[in-house]
Amino acid sequence: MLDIRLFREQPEFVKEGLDKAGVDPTIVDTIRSLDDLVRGLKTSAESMKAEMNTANKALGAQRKSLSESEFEAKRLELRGVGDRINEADALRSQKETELQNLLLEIPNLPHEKVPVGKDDRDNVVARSWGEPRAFDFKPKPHWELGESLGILDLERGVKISGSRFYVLKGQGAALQRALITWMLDVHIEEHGYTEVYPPFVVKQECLYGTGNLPKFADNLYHDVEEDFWLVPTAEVPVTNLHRDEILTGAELPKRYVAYTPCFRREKMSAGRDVRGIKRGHQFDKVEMVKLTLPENSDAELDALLDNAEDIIRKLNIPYRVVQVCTGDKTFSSAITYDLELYAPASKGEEGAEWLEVSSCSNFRDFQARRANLRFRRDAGSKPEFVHTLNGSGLALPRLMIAILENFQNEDGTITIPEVLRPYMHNREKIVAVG
RNA sequence: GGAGAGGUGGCUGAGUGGUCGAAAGCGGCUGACUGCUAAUCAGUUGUAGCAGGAAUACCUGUUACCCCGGGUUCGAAUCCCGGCCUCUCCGCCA
Repeated sequence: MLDIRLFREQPEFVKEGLDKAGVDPTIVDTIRSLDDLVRGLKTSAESMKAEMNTANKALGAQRKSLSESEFEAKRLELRGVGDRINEADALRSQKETELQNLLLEIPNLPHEKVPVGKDDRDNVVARSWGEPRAFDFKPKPHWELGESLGILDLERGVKISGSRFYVLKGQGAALQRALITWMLDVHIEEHGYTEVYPPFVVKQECLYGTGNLPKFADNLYHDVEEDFWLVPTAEVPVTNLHRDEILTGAELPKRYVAYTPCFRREKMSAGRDVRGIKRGHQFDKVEMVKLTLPENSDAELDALLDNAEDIIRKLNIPYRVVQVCTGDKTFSSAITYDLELYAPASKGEEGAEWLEVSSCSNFRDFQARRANLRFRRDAGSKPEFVHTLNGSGLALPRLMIAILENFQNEDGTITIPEVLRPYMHNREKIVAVG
């Protein structure tokens, strides 16, 4: 959420930012007039309350010395004042809710470094690493490899749970498990993160905190009877760990890494990426989350991005870093870099594709304000909002696709990346079994 | 899931309708005293919003907040209803 004071003090700046993000900037004027209205109502209601409070205190003090009829007259008079206050308050709170709801639906302003653009076609490839492998045979897509190796069962996934679900079996399941453990180990031991195992269901406040609600309810699974929402990413529970807390400056930065499954309805992506395991309703992910001092968040994003890239380099998969433009950045983020892996056959007959496996973002104080995530620089100083960041490190299914497709052999077996072998009983290859 | 107890300021803990933003103690801060530390004494000490003033972290006024949300009342920390959470006992269970 943006600071309402920004609307009051620098409306042009807000308009400019929203315009770049593809939002109609006239919303700023709407918000300002609503804000003025709310503040006016508040001021007048407060002065009525002040009067009422004084009168009530006086009445309490005099009650013994007043005759019954005098008291009664006074009582009725005050009751009238009370009614008027209630009326004014009702209007105020209605308008205040309206204002709040508007603010909750306004995206974050883009960071000054973000390239201006309309949609993903205006994203900029910042750099790339590794050479796509030259195959001396026609590489197969992961769904063919997976099925023939007996490590991926798309059909039975659909039978059990419906479309966009799949089953991993044998070395396929083992590969995913190895990746999870190995990635966690790297982030913990080499990159300095603290492992967190959070709940996979959260209350709706958490989703408001990260910015998934109220706008993106469409993409979330939730229990209709309870306030239980399945996490769409570990970002949600982990960022909310310190919700409504005031941390000390010395505790920052907090660097967390968590493995969780993620659940998404994918309503807005209906019909897209239906082959294989590229886009499912349930997938696993290792996620890094940081809470930092405001002045350090830019540097922490660079480090976070490098931590995610390090995983890919260790696996030796070609990738590129894409800087997301103002029009394509997500709702809550101020600046985002996507990491995309080269997958030689992921588009089937159409061939290769760059697969997004991580999205590393700095949200600045946008989520912190929603989640009331604060810190105090020194013992006596005022609480300030922290900056929050996160990025996948990495998302499993697409990483698995890249591994299967890049490291496939002509005979249909898969060479296991060396760093993973200790996590897979020192096996070198995934081969078909009976 | 059943029965009971309870949720008050940084902490402990009083407070059952007005004089309560809230006693007391601890802790914190300021000052005094003291070779230093400790002890002692005095004062001070919640957060947020809004309005006005002063202009770097200030003052004044005012409102709100005693788990959350409703209600009763001229007036609610205090009474009523709903919810959440914690603790104890029982049951069940990985």
